Amino acid sequence: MGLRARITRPGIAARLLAWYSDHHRDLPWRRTSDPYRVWISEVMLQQTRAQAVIPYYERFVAQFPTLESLAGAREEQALAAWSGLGYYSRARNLLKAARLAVAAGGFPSDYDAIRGLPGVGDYTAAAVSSIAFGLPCAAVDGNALRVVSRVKNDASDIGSMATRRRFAETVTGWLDQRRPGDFNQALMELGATICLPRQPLCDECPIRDGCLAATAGSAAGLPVKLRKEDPLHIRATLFVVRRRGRVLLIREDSGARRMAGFWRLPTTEDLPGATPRERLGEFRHSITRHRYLFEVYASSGGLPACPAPTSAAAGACAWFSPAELPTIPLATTARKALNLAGIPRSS
DNA sequence: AACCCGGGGAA
DNA sequence: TTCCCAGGGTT
Repeated sequence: MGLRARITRPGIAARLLAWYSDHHRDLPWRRTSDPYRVWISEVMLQQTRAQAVIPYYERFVAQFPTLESLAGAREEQALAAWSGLGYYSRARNLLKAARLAVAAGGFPSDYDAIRGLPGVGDYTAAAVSSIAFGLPCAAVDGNALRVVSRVKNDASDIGSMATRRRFAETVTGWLDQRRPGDFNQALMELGATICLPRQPLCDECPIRDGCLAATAGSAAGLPVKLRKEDPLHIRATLFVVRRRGRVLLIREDSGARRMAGFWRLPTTEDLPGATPRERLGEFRHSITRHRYLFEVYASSGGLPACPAPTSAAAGACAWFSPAELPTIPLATTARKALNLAGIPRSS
């Protein structure tokens, strides 16, 4: 075994780690090993690119520097800090988890306890366990699945659980037991910067020698993901109603399936009697499978102070000044429409 | 296993 | 425009 190790090239892990130490991005959450901050960053990074996370992470940890400070926050505060980042159940679960952890005596330090926190699945539990606590857990995200599919030149559908399980076992086989956190980050960094989805930069790849897809020339077509559904196109109208320097917003009901508790602009459904004064413009907005085309109209006068909601799902309404907008959970559609109306949300 | 959830940046 | 991103929860 010693002889074999001497005459063979370095393994996947060694090559990844050597490459990572020279080429990794300087991201803010890589400057700490505080489990709380590692956890915050990993939740924010769920389905969200690193570059998009950076400003949110900086603001969030400035506002909630410790687990205890987050546990003591109101949900509105956490949602306001998350506003614009999307997948808002992440913020709700973050708050629940913080309170559970504080009640249990602090942030958990073993995999099963971390995995048991709301909003923490297999990936996030492995990432936090390895990065913050040095535990030998393979963190298998979309990047890792892509790298494995190419290294193995495996065209199995990564939407299937069987494929994911098999690919995860491959990563576990590669995992560096002594530096699991760096290994996991190195593999993801490779996927994020070299092993790109459409046009992989194989010439710059540290593990090209061991990559069957690079040899076969099939890398750009991997991984295979079968499912795709037709999007729904929807048109809607939003009203910007101003009164004494304030704008009218509607609060999505707490039990709503989407955007519960968030403030949005009124629609024709909310204000059936509204008379559009001026067309301010239009914008497109995608929510999961829905593709909206919003038309934005200014409307003024002739409205009750706080019109009774007409739809069963509608919640409260209120008037807000521009300065108050950063302190509430504001829907991104409202932010876009208010920009058209010349009422930027000062962030 | 299928479906749902936001939003943005890159190609 | 399309794709998909350091995914997780619910049914």
